Amino acid sequence: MRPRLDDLADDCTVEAAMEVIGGKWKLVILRHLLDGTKRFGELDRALPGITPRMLTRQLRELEADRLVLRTVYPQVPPKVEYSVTEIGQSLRTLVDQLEQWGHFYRRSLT
Amino acid sequence: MRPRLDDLADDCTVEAAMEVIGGKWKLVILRHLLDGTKRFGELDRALPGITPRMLTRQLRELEADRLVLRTVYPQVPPKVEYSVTEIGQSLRTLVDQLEQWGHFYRRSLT
DNA sequence: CAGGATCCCCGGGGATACTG
DNA sequence: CAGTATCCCCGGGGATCCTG
Repeated sequence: MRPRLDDLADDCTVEAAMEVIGGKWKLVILRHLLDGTKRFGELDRALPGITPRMLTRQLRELEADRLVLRTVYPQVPPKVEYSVTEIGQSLRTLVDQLEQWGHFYRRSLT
Repeated sequence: MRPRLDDLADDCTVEAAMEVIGGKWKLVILRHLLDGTKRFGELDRALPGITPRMLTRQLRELEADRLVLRTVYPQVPPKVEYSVTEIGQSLRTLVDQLEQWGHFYRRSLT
């Protein structure tokens, strides 16, 4: 039985989605932003272990993928806020479900 | 407002889940196995672009993480079947939802 | 048929120091 | 405060060839 042509497209869809949310800190950042708009420093402090460099990179990628909105307030000292876009919002149930599954998975291990 | 301690645990849960399903071919393989038990060669043919080496590696990791069951039939020529475990089954809705979101995401781009 | 062995490359990710 | 600039490392992933 040959695979249907649709499988190829669906596989690509799943792979594409993984590329967008597959970064090491992407979903963790998203989880925090889904609780509300946050500043760079807040995220930095909320994510123990992340470096400013990585935080910047992941945020920029999330922004490029239109999941996160970056708002710069032209003032001194600088103030930058990050929030989730509508597309980012659409990931809420997925993130929640991934977390649920994570718990289930941990409980399932012997 | 300090982050709640729970956030740390939940972040870890999400990250742990991503480690299990984050391999490049993991979910794609899972998608095919969720349609039914398949042999090595079937998967190899069903996944254009994958090499035998990568297929083996990802399958072994899925097996180690208890998402996939590997059944060897001691005969010549060799026959090996792969199927999803109960834990693997528990990912079905997640994979489906990821695919749904992938479609939504593509439609959302401009 | 179902892999194993080898070799290789790129880039995601990290550590540290510096700046408008 | 919110990042840049460098440097570096590891390993995920790929290509190719071989085998019980």
